Amino acid sequence: MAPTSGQTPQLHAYVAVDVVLFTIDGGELGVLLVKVRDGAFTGRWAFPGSLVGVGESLEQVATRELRALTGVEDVYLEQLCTFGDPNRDPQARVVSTAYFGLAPAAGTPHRAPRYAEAAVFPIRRLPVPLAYDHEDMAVCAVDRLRSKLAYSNIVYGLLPVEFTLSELQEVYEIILGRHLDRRNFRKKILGTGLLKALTRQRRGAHRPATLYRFSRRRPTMVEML
Amino acid sequence: MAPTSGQTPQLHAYVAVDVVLFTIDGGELGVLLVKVRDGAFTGRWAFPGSLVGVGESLEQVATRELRALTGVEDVYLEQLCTFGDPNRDPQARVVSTAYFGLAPAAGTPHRAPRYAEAAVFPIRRLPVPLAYDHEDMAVCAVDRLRSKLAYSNIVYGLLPVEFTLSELQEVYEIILGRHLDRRNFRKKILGTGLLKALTRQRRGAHRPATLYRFSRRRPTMVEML
DNA sequence: CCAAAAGTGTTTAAACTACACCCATGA
DNA sequence: TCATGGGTGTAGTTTAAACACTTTTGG
Repeated sequence: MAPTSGQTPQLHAYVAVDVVLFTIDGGELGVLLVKVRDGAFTGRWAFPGSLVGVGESLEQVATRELRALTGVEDVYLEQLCTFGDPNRDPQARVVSTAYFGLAPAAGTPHRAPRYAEAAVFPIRRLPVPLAYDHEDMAVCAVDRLRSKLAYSNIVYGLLPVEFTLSELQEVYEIILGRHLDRRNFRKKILGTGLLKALTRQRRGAHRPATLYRFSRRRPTMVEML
Repeated sequence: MAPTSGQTPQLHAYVAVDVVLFTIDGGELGVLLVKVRDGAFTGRWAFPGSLVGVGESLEQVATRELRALTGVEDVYLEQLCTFGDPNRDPQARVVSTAYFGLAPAAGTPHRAPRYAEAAVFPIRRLPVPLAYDHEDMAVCAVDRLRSKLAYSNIVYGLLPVEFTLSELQEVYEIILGRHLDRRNFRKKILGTGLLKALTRQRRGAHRPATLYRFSRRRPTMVEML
């Protein structure tokens, strides 16, 4: 806590924040990766991250990073896990707190300052090995996302404001990796009372579908599945 | 990540680990607190913590801290959350990762080097205000404990190796803060197959009770309730 | 009129809840 | 023998899972 010493010499370390930004991309669950420009892992892909600035909170860093990369303002963000292994970055002692974020399909890999490249990769085909311990981070993030889908409404973060029930179901199926029964799904989801049917419909190639929106676009704990 | 700069000057911070050690004490859920010896919060109670040493991982720090405080070797430990608000410690920038631990009722507040005092407080009557942001930490830890009881066997960390079903049930009731039906509880718990009945019994003031132990004393995800 | 997605109920099985009595022991 | 906690089963209700046909539209 206060900088008094433990048994071993005390550490002054770099503190970083990395962001695992999920998005639905081409019918798959994708994450945003950037190509590392320098250091021991030059050329490998990694989750975008940034060192914490003086006076910045961890969440501010995550938000700042996301804005810079996607331009999107309103993303869901939650702290995930902190990685502090002494050798995770061979150049310096860097303790990194991972956040996970959700962005709607549309505008994801906007621009990537500070990085050679940025791209969304399907989570099932990551360009391994990733830099640092970012594969652990990926596992951790996917686990969290899967489990949290079932008992919260955070899926709104992956969808546009208005969507059809089929689209919603598709997102669930993509992330959970299994087929869901349409009738049971609708019963359950509508039963939460978190969705509001609009009068407008989505017209496409076939029968028009009712559009819905989440009545509250903020994290809420409910049994969704 | 690598120590390249963000928009704001990069930060070299202290990294600490704090441990929220739960134990069952006098029929209540208790946590181990220590009295802060110096700094802006002198005299207040806080969760025990330590700065990370050179070459130490976060988990090592948590383990070291727990050993020093309790002498107990085999405690359940899990990373909880990281607190990095710039002003959480007015003396220095300290980013702290909280762990939560579970120790069996017996030997808890062993010895407290480096601290003026150490004591177990019931979670419902903490000596507020705690130092730093440790009240947030407490809330976070209790939430995690409650939810994790329901779908994992980590409760083993709060019990001695051998225990009766009534003792197990009592732990659940204390932590969840509500009464559980004895018959349903036994059905559910025995249905997990994680308990092994011993031939020995606990003899007390009344009818002897069958002793059980967890067949695996390692974290396992199962529907316990 | 055909293809494709939207929409809708019922039946069955499993899980959860509530509930009351007898048993074994120590004092 | 009495007080105390240990141990057991069932009925009613709720929740989850499986399942197929009709509707609406665009092409």
